[in-house]
Amino acid sequence: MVRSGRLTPEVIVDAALRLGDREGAEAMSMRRIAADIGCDPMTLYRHFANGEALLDAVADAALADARDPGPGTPWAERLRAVMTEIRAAALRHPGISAHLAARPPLGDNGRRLGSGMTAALTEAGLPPADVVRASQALVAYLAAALAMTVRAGRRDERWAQVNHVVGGPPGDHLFVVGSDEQFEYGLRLLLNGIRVEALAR
Amino acid sequence: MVRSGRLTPEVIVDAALRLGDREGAEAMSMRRIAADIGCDPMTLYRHFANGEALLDAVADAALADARDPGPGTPWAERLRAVMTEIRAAALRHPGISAHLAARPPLGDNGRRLGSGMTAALTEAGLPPADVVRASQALVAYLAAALAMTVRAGRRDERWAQVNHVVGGPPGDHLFVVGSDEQFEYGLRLLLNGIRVEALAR
DNA sequence: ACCTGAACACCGTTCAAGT
DNA sequence: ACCTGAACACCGTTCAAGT
Repeated sequence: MVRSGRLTPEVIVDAALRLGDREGAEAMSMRRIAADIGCDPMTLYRHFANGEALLDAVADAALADARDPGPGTPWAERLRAVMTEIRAAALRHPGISAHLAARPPLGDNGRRLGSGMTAALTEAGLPPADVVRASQALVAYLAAALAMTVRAGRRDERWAQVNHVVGGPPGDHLFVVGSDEQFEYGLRLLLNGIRVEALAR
Repeated sequence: MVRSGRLTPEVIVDAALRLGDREGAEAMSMRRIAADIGCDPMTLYRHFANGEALLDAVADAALADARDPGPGTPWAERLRAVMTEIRAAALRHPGISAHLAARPPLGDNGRRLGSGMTAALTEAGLPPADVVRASQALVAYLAAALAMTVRAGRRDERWAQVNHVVGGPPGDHLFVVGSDEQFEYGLRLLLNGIRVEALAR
């Protein structure tokens, strides 16, 4: 109910991000965001084409403090770092993390981190076409692994049942779904695979 | 508006799947499914706890004709086949494919295909704990790659912009996002990575 | 006891009426 | 011209009233 002097996209995005952190993803409707800011729901449409565009902007804002170690770092370590940073930043903002997982962000921060990944893959020695393919594979894996973590965090019972699909002793891998360790294992598989591709050249 | 003699979960799931194929994901609301069948919306709740449970059942039904080549096939080829079959089956049912991508199915078909993957990974020589980790990494990748394809199929302009994030010549990889070829490249990376893990034992 | 549909508490977005 | 809020066309689900 804080009515600020002048409403800008930045103010709206910031308020929405905080609201989501506080009250969860289901609080991030156009009506509730507007109510939180203290404006008419329609006012939001003067700054964003629709609700999805607003959430895309919020998702990108959540990545503001995800860092790229930069060109000084060896390519595999840099990729690992960027992916881990993105996942951690997303999990720091539980309200928007599911949206972020469902739709890789296309704002300034997404671009910044994406080009860090591209640079690392180029340094690995992949040809340009494979840099694109590998990059998308990494983004795909990151998105899905993040979605798993978000759902596991909500203690969605269904994800526990993934164990049943996978098979094996149930108590054993209950903690695995969406865990940091699970994320890192899949990431290692991908980095191993990229190394094999690069060496095959 | 076909009022069948007796309503069973199977009849509901089948009607919902066909409705989704015909009119898309947004047609698969409880109200519209009920209207299509010709029953009261509330009748659906006598067979399913809620809308999500119904969609989970529909998602599993969409996998009915995805096949596992079975133990005769070498492990890497078997994994490739099962993953490709799941993706193809999902894409044959565009109404439910997004739901399928967002939440790996936990019904009979999901279990059947999942245990095929587990068997293949065991045959590859991974220790049991890694079989689970690798399996979840594969499922995560499949889900996200499928989500990409679904969005690309809807010609979501935002996905075209992923190119912008990735960088490089734009026209070049417009076709790559969500393509069969892109899917197979990431899958190859993962299988390469699994091979490396297995050999390291 | 079982079934049903009216009602509740929401959505995103359009659009006409106000300033 | 700009802004706003009433209205439209939906949701999922509850629950009280009917059979």
